[in-house]
Amino acid sequence: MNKYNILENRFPGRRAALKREILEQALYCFNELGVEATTIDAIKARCDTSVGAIYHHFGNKEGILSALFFAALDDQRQHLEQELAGANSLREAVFCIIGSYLDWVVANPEWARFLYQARSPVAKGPFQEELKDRNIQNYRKLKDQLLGFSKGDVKIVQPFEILFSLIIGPSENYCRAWLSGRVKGSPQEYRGEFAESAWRSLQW
Amino acid sequence: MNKYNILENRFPGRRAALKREILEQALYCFNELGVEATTIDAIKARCDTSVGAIYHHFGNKEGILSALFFAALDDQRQHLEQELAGANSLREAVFCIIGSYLDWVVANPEWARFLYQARSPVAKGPFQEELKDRNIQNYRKLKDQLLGFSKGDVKIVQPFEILFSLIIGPSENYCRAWLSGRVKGSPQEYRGEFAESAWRSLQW
DNA sequence: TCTTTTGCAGAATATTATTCTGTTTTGTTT
DNA sequence: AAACAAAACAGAATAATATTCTGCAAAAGA
Repeated sequence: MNKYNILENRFPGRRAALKREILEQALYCFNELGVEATTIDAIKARCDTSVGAIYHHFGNKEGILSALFFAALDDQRQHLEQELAGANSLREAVFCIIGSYLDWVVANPEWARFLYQARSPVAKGPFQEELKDRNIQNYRKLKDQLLGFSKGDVKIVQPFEILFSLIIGPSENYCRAWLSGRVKGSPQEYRGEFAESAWRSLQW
Repeated sequence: MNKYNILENRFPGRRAALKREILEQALYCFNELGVEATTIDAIKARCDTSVGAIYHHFGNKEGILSALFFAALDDQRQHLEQELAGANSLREAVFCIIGSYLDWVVANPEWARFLYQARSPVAKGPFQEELKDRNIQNYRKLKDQLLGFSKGDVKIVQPFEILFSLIIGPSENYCRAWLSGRVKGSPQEYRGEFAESAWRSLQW
C-alpha cells in the first residue's frame, strides 16, 4: 500500500470521481472557512461543477459534512484496530491506543482538524443516531478488549467510565492545540511521554 | 453572593435586560438545535422581540455567538483564578486547576456544552484574533504561575508544552462525554481520581 | 438497439441573514 | 420642565444562501 487515500478507499472507482472531488474541496472549505461560512457555491466553484451534481450526490450540506465525518471516523477507527490487534497486555494496549491516535493525526492533519470541528454539527444533525450507535458500538468493543487484559498484576483506577478519558484525554487535547497552532512540537515527538504518562496515571 | 448569573454579571442593569434575554434564548437554541441550525427567527420567537433589536445589540449571528462564548470563557477563567490564588505548591495548583474546571462544568452545564461546540466557529469567525490573544495571555499567565512552583523536589515531565494537556486533558474529555450523555457519573464524583491521576501522570 | 438507471446542468424557488428607515424610549443638558 | 441627543426597538425591504425541480447526457443492462 503505497499512499493510501481515505476518499479513494471509501468511494472507489471512476464513476465516483466527481463525488470524491466534491468531498475533497468541501473538506478544504470547511477547514479554511469554517462549517457555517462554507457555502455550496464556494464548493461548487472549487470543483467546477453544478449545484445539481452536488445535491444529487449528497442531498444537502449536512450530507457532505456527514460523508466526510464518517469517512474520517472510520479510517481512524480502522487504524486503531489494526494497531490494537498486536497488543498482549493492558500496558501494550494503552501504548497502542495512544500511538495509533497520534500517528493518525499527524498523518492526516486536515482530516483530524475537520473531525474536531465537525463533531458537534453532526451530533445535532440528521445523522445523530448513526453517530450515537457507532459510539456505543466502539465503546463496548474497546471496553471488552481492555477488560480482557486487566487481570494482570497492576491495580487500575476505577470505575471503567473514566479510563478512556485518562488514556486519550491528554493526547487529544495536545493534538487540538497542535492543529490550531497553539503549540509547535509535533505530537509524535511526545509519543513516549504521552504513553508513559497515561500508563502512570491509571495505576493505583 | 447568593446565586451568581453569568449574564447578569457581564451585562448588568435594567437597560441590558433584553440583551440578556436574547443571549439566554440564543444559548438555549444553540445547544438545542446546533449553531448552524439556529435561525435568527427562532431566537426572535423565543424572546418576543424583533430582528431590528437583535441586530442592534449584536450586529449579526456571529456577534451573538461570540458574546456568549467570551462571557462563558471569562467566567470560567475567573473561577479558575480565584481557586488558583490559594495554591502553595505545584501539586496544589494541579488539584486547583482540575477541581475548578470540574466544578465549573457541573455548575454550568449549559454554558459548558456551548463552550465546546462554539469554539470552532468563533476561532474561524471575525473574533478569531481576540480569541487568539486571550489564549496567548492565559497561557503565559498560567505558565508563569506554574513555573513559580516547580522548583520543588519532584521531577516533572518535559517539555512544558505538554503539561497543560496532561493536567486538563482527561477532565476535559470526560466532561464532554458527560455532557453528551455517553457516560453517567458526574465529573465531580471523580474529582479525586482525576486530580491524583493527573499528578501521577506528570511526575517522572 | 432499446430501455433503464445514474450522473449532471442550471434555472426557479424557498429559506434565512442582513440592512434600512422610521418610531419610541431613555438619558442629559439647560 | 423643555429641548436635545443618544440609544433601544420595530418591521418592511433586500440580499445572500440553500434547496428543489425539470430536462438532458452518459453509462449500464437487457
